[in-house]
Amino acid sequence: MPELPEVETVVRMLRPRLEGRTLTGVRVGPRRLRVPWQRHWNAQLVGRRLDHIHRRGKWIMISLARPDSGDALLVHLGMTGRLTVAEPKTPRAPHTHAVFHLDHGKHELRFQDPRRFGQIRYLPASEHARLQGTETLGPEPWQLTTNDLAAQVCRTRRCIKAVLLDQRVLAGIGNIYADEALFEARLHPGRIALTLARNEVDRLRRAVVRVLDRAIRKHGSTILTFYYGDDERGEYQNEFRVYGRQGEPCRRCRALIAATRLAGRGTHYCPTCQAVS
DNA sequence: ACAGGATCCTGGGGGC
DNA sequence: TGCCCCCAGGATCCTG
Repeated sequence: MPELPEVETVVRMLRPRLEGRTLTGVRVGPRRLRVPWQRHWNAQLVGRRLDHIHRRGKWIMISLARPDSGDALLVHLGMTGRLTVAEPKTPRAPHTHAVFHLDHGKHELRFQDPRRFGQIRYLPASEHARLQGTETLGPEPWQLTTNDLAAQVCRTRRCIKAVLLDQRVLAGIGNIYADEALFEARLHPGRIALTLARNEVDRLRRAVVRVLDRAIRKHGSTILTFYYGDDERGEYQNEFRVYGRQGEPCRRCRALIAATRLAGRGTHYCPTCQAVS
């Protein structure tokens, strides 16, 4: 499930393959996408040069060069989404929902997504602020201050894991890295957010950044479906401390990792290292 | 008002 | 062995 480290890995893979190329055609379908493709987006895209690729939270933003600087092709990988750059003669994988032709047929950017939780859409510059606005997407974890996080945490009775998963609080955390960061911070995922002391909030913020930095260095986690580049797998799944390890011994204290359900998500924690209080 | 649940979707894994 | 059911989850909408 691509979260921030996986999306960052994909962006780094795409940059040398896409930046500077020209979009010469778009083919979408035949199946309906989660966000239906608007036919008039084609006219906005064809002929444009792909200028710069960057990540915001779990979103991939492929910005388009002039005339309307700030327009972008926006991709969210959802659960099983994948972006690849291939030569047209290479057979297309099943569940390829969108193909963007580049440089008059020499290459193409493909979007495949078996589970179709992903999104792909054209974002005009005029709507840019809406995505960036804090009502939809909070700061990048490295920009989040302890004060910011404390302000969000102290006003809700949601469990702390639900707060970490809330993209408005900070952008990019999903189920895996929420569990891993809470273990790193030695906080129980079910703690009511407003019961966290200031030093615990600070510990959590620093744990989030540490876990994400480590995961990016390992090219993210590959579980079933995440690949980047040409079938390259991330390695961070080998570093998991709690995620998916229920019944296995804690690497720190040897107690058995527990599993429960919080915020509608499978949740993994060490009952000893992450005591409730 | 706010928190938790339902929803979408499919491949894969477990159980019988 | 084979089949069926259920489960995984990001974001959004719904319910109590």
